[in-house]
Amino acid sequence: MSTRALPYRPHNHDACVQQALASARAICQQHKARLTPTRERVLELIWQSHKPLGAYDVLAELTSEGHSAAPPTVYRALDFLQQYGLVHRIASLNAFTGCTYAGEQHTGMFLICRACGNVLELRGIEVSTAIHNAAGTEAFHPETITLEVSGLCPGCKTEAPHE
Amino acid sequence: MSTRALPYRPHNHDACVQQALASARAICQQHKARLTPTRERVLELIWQSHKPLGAYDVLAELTSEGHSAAPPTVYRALDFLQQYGLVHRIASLNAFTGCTYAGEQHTGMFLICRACGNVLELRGIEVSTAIHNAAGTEAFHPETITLEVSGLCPGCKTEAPHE
DNA sequence: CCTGCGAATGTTATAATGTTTCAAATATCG
DNA sequence: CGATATTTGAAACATTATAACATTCGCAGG
Repeated sequence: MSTRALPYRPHNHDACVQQALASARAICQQHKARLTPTRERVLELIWQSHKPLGAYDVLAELTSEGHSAAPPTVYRALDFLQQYGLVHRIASLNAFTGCTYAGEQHTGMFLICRACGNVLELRGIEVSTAIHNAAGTEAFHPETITLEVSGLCPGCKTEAPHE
Repeated sequence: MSTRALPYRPHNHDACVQQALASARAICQQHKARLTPTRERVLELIWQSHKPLGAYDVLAELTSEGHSAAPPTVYRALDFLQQYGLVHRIASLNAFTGCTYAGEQHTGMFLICRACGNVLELRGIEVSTAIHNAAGTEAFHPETITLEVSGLCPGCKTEAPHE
């Protein structure tokens, strides 16, 4: 079987989800934004998963809980959560993942393991600098950066180094 | 009207398309890969556009030329072209653009202007190094890098600096 | 030449992802 | 309470991508 260890050591995942939720509540309060039950539940579902979750995965979960939900329900919640930096969209996967650095200024850099599917978010300050420098040489003004690295995480690398 | 100058100075675009096609033919020959008429036509269409083209844009063009084509026709051609590094997929746009550095080893970094839609591909060697370094600190083994920067190109920045 | 085999294409259907629209409900503030 | 703006419900639709299977094409060996 191939489901590999959680990222990246065993931990009390419920606790880290709860912490993320608490932080989200604080951030929303600061911004006078309303973290409604649906929005909070979507955020929780995304955090509960170690792997990025597709919008329709979230939808299926909501539906199975008896929540009468349609695609716009989920996309609206996700838009809201992205707006306040609580989740990120992973473009190369069409999926969403909880933001590890919510509230902190950062350029998200995502390490996506193609074997186990787990994603690790890095702040990558020097990477960010290098990108801005490169853009600067073309007099380009960056606004949003999509940086997603697919490959093998440490665990999967030793298990299956051969492609 | 907002269609802004070509990237990034006036040039004989037909000539640069022809050069890209010639280069593609050479690369395919080297690899004993068959650049069939459909594949070549798809590559040409993508190169003719300064902006990334969606698969269904390509499809519409083929259809309008009398080519009996369906989605798989286009996606197969695009898969082939990507495989040999002749086009890139821009994940954040669900669209495709000609590779500026076909045949050369490089990490594509794309500067996408949100105003005019033009895309500039950079090699970004230092960026690539920084990314590999950052991944290295997590013992992550990168395989493919998606790096897409959205913002304002020089032309559009002076026109509309205020968002 | 022709025949057999793998690569490439045609064709139909369907899956997966995301958006528009408009009406109803709910929160917030004076 | 009443006006207003935000949020949600609900149905339909649009866009992007793939699955499955039949057919044709290119080419090497007999």
